[in-house]
Amino acid sequence: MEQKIRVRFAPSPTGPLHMGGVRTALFNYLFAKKNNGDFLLRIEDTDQHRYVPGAEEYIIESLKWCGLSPDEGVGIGGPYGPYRQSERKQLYFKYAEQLIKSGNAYYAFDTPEELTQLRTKAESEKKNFSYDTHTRKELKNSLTLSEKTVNEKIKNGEPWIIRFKMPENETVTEDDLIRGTVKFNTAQLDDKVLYKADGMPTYHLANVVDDHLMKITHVIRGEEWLSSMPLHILLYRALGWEENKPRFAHLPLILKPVGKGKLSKRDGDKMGFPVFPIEWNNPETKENFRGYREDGYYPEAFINMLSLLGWNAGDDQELFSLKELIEKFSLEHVGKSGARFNPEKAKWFNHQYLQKRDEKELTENLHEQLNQKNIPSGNLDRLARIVSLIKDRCTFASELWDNAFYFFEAPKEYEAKAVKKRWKKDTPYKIREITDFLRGVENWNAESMKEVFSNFITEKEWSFGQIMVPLRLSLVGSSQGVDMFLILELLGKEETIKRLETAVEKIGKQQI
RNA sequence: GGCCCGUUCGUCUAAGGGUUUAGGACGCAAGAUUUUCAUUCUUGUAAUAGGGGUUCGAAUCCCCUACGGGCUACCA
Repeated sequence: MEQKIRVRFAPSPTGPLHMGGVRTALFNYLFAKKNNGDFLLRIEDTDQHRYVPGAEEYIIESLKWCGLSPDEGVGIGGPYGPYRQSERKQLYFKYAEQLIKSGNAYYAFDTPEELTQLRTKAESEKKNFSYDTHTRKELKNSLTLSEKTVNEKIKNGEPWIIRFKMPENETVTEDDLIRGTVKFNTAQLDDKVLYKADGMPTYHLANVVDDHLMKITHVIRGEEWLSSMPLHILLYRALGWEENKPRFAHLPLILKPVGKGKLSKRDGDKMGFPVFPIEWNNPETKENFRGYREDGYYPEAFINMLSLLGWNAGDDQELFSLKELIEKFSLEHVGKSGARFNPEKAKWFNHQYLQKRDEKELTENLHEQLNQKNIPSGNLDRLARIVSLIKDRCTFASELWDNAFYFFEAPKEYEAKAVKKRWKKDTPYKIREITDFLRGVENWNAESMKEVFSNFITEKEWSFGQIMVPLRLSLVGSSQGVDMFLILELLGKEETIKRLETAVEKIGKQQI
């Protein structure tokens, strides 16, 4: 029987989840669902200093908003818990100890200060210090010290850590599911810390132990982890788990829209787009970061946009529901190179999704906006009609009002530029004539009005161009809006005439 | 600096050695429609980083160079 596919999203609660993290979660989710597997959420909180209160809740809420619900993990539970590494603390030491016994790791007593000093010194000589196969022979550790000394030090309560003993000269080869064969030589690698002086494992140890214990079959993570893949491979081997170690897939990074480097949390403020799924208020620094949710994006649009950052279906399709993404997702179609994020396209996606939205919902959105402004929304059928007319002009539901205001409010002022250009000396006369004409119109609906109005204009030998803009200006206040006759119809005779009269009076004054 | 990864229109990407005058989408531009604005539609714009190989044939395979990115903590 085939092994059940199990993947995990394993963020660290050091702050809000950034859209790159969401994409990693998404790809993991898609891969799991595509293969009828499990998607787990594990919180990697092995660094006590970097823990940020609220970050974990933020992560859970973000995934929820995106519709990426884990099958197992923090907040859900499951047979392989706990899923918070801090709660698994006591579990890791025995594996570290096992590595020492098998000769794959060792105790080290060098203090952080000593190591910093070595690094600074190396730097001043334009070299690089690394704790590796060469330097470990001259440092304070259980490889250089006698067993007796080591035991004494530990007994005396001296701080110690455990490091991985990197093989001296070996080529580690691994077949990355996205990148193909990747090779490393251990001579270039350093002896990474596996177990810290505070009694916590480092990411490296914890993630290997947990992935094994939780029966993870595929590790899908960002490219920033590619360099530590050989360490992890070697750890699986040293722990005797090589047979069923997971496969690896390293995702390309998401890059800044302009400039160099990967997308960072500051880019959003600088360029006016969110980099976080939902708003984040840092409890410590009081900093505030906007989110896609609060900016009015639909989660479906956000997810769709993210899915295409580094992945494609192999054809020209660009709009996918989550269900379709699950059907079509494949790691083979994940690209290797970094993807530059394009905020304009993100908006385009939202526009697409807004058009597909149920009009009832959009009508309700506009209804709420009117309520908030204490503006009577009037007849609900009329409201629905308005929404159907203006929705294609909206990228966000919040723009409903911006495109519908003139149906509810008479203009308070008139766009100066358009007035200057189109409001001629004889315009007030013409508008008055039109007003009188409209008073006599009986069939107050757009279609028939268009006809009779056209006849009227033709009879008068006026040009449409000279009439339509001033008319629009009078009713809307600017040269925007839906079809003129639809505006007339929806405004109703009384309101239309009132606005025309007001305009003739006010624009005359405005011009002086 | 060292190690690793990458490089097709401005951006996201397709083309899995011959189906390619390199396709789609966003953006941008023009035109049409709406006598406005927006939408929509049509058309256009624009790319295989450079140099060597391999091959009858290379965007595709190999090498070098350049450029970009990641990692290089008792962070994840």
